[in-house]
Amino acid sequence: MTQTAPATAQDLDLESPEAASVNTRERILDAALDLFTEQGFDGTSLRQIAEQLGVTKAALYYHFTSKDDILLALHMRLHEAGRDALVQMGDEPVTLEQWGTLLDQVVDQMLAQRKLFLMHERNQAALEKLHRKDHDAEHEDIQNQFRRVLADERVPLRDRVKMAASVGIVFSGLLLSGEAFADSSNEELGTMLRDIIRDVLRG
Amino acid sequence: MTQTAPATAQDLDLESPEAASVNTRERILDAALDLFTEQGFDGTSLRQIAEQLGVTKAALYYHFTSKDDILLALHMRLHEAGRDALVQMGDEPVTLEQWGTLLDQVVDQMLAQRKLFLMHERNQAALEKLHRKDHDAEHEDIQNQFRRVLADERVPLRDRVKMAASVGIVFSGLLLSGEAFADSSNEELGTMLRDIIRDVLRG
DNA sequence: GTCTATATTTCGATAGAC
DNA sequence: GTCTATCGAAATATAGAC
Repeated sequence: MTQTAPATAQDLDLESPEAASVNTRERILDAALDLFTEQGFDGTSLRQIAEQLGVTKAALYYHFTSKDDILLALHMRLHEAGRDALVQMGDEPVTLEQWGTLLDQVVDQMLAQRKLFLMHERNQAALEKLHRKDHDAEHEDIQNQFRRVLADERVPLRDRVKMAASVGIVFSGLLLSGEAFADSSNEELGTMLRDIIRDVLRG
Repeated sequence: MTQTAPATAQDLDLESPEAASVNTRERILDAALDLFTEQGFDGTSLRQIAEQLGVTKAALYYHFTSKDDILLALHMRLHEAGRDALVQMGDEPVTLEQWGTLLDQVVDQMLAQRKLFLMHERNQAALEKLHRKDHDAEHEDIQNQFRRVLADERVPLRDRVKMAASVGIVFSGLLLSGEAFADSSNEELGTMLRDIIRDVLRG
């Protein structure tokens, strides 16, 4: 799996004076991402994260104020990754063409950051609880933005169902790139998924 | 939301002599299903389930041996619902036609038992941990059965991607029937989803 | 920045009366 | 079948030394 996004530990091998702590912070996030994806947020203890890094529980609290803070930082990773793909979806109704263009980018992001997407899909309950506390400034979450577009009654029902189905196809890629399709490359899968999505939106 | 499956509390209003406990057992499962779906399995305490029913924590232990046992019972609900839809998927490779016929039934089941499907999607970590303990007799889980078919290398890669994408379309219905499409009926949504799936599998 | 040690809370589970 | 009362474990989080 190739990483295209910045801000992961692998990109920061050479360290500037203060990069040691930055590196540690990212290493904590990488370990947490693994564990949260496999065992769930609530099913993972800070002790496990610390053990995987070879430090103690208390060390984590130097880099993060709470366990929720770690989850929030991972949520921000996805939010930043989606910033590019998220065009200005203003108040005008979205067309099927615009939706297709958007999802083409989301497919790429998803294949490049598979674990991050998977973590979000498998910890929706914990993320929602987090969002209830951090209701500062109406974060305008990606997921909410998607929901808002799909709920727009100015778009014909049939088109909205097509748009939702296309989203489902994107996330089927999470299932795909897991184990059943380990032999095929991301580019191959991405091309096929985009083809199917295009047919659905135009058909 | 219309319930088509048996074994929910609503179906058992008139009680036979021993139906009181049966009814309570199902009422516990209904409450747990709501809470596990909204807050997650690990994010829900037995105290919350008991409170919603107007009983105490200890009462739950008369009907279930553990918290995991409650989750397992809910998992069985889905397994029974899927028994009908699950044709004999033996060792022969599955054709696109067979897959379409199977998913037509799954769409119906999903729309009729939306919360049960949603709970499974949102608690995969807890369910996997449960399955690791209960590895008795290789339960042949529905999810594993799906994965096995999609991993069958005798089926062309392109067809397998189509089959996986179709599964994604089915589960997009979970997103759909949530709030954005509350006005449209389940039959309407089911018909549209089936149409899209058919086009994807044949296209 | 990381450690040891501990405070505090909450949860799952059990015992025994009724 | 349901209750009160409680146990023991594990978790998050903090305090303070180094």
